Amino acid sequence: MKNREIAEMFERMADVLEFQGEMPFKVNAYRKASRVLQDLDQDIEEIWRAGELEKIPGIGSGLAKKIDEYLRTGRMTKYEEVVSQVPSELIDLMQIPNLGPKTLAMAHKHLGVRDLDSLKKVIADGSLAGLPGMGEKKVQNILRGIQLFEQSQARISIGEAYPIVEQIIGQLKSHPAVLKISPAGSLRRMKETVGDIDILVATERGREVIQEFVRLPQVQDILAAGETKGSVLVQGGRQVDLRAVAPDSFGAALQYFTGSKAHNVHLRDLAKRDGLKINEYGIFRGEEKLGGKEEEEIYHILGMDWIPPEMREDRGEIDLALQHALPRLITLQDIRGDLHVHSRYSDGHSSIPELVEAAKERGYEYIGVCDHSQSVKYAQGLTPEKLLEKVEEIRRLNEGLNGFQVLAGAEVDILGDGQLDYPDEVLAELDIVIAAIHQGFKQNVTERILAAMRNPHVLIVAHPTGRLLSGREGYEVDVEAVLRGAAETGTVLEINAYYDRLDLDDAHARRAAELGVLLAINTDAHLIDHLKMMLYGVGVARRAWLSPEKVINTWPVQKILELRKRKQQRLAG
DNA sequence: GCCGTTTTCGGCCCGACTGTTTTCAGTCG
Repeated sequence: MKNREIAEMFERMADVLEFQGEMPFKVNAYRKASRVLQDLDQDIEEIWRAGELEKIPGIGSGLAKKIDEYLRTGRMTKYEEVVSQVPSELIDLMQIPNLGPKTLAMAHKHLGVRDLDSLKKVIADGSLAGLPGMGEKKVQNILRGIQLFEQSQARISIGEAYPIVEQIIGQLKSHPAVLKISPAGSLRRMKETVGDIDILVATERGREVIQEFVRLPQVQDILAAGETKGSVLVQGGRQVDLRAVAPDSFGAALQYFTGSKAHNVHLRDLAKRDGLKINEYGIFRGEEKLGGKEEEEIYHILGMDWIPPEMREDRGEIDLALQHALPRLITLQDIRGDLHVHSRYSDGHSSIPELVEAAKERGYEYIGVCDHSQSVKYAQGLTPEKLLEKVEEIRRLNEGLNGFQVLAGAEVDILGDGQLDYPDEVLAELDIVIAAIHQGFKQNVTERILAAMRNPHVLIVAHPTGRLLSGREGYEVDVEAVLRGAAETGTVLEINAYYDRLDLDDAHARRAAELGVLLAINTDAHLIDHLKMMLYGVGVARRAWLSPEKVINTWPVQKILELRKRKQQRLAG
């Protein structure tokens, strides 16, 4: 897949062109194309071979030509030309908050700034503050931006951001002036990573609520505290923005601040064609306000159904909403069990009865206890003998559980040669077999996974790409081939809900569903507390537009067990 | 650079905030 590669080239070109003062609309065209390519769930090379590049929204003849050149020759002349005009360290500085292309260009032109060090120098010696339109305060803001930049304001996983928001909302919602409170931004859209954290409040007394907010005990630094917006840093230097709006505008503001930007731009464009205007205060015809108190009003007045936040990426959801044809997305309440959790038998921290209790508390009907297999020494993988002991314990336990069922399983390793870490006769004793790669990330991974999927006992492949959001790249694997293999063999693919994995991601999960592959959302919990991460996996599934029937752990347990039988018959026949 | 039952040319989302200004530019979301 060259999608990301090309997207990054266009993004870089946009940065350089913007720095050079190119027309904003051209710059935006590159940015939009970059985003569309990143979100594309299909391989750009396939589209290219079909001669359909220009059918991608945001790709016209000019960009199609550049993509074509790149895919044919491995080079993009225009990219090389543009990028070579400006030192790359200089363009990197555009990531610094409060330092935009204009200021940077001016500092470059008049003061010779070309990288972070020279920027710091002209701040320290006061020459930056002496430029026209600059002053001490602007420079101080840039300095603070540099600090944020340096402590790497990288996006954080939703699993880190969500608890921060939950805590703040818990603290503020009982305040008498707070009428409504909701997360907004990419967090509300359940994006796998979150930049800034946005929270929205409906109130008549904004200043008071924002004062309360900036005085919360976890606040480490106050960046702004006005009547409509408060901005603070909490643990780990994470920025949280709280916006206060009047109750009459809460729906419009929530819509606006939830984004995505691309979704909103598209929506406003539609509104404009109907002679309407949308802003964060409401939806208007001329001076007349037609709505804005509830988010639904915005969508209904535009003639469409309300769109779940997770779908708001301008990937076709607006057309579906206009046709009243949005899918019924899976919800957390649809989940009947977690098929991949670890117990104390391997590297988990809980006994099986403890896991059962926790699963029951969550309203589950079943749980799949899948510990590591023998060759995963660092995780205390089970020998076949120990595994069979575990199966015995589970069988005994199930007799007293009236209704609830523990599935005896294993997360069996796919070895270097594509063989599984237990013989088939051991796998046959289990209710559920999940295959996974834990070693040899660069070693024929695609072939090994395909081989594992051909084993009739293997129902699920766990975390199919192996990526970690905290940094690990993932296996060298041809994802499209794995998705097709899953479709052919009737193997289920996992959406691993553990916050650092979220693997498959939303684009791959959507592609899988298109190919007819079934999915399972599992937490891979090693602690009781991890079970709640199911929420993030469901978020990925909703971003992939999945309805409950596509996800096997919304099914009754019997149907899951039958699925394995069906796969065995299919491979035998 | 993209795009079109308003247009193949002339549009391209919209507003707040900040700091620097005396009417506005830059940045952000």
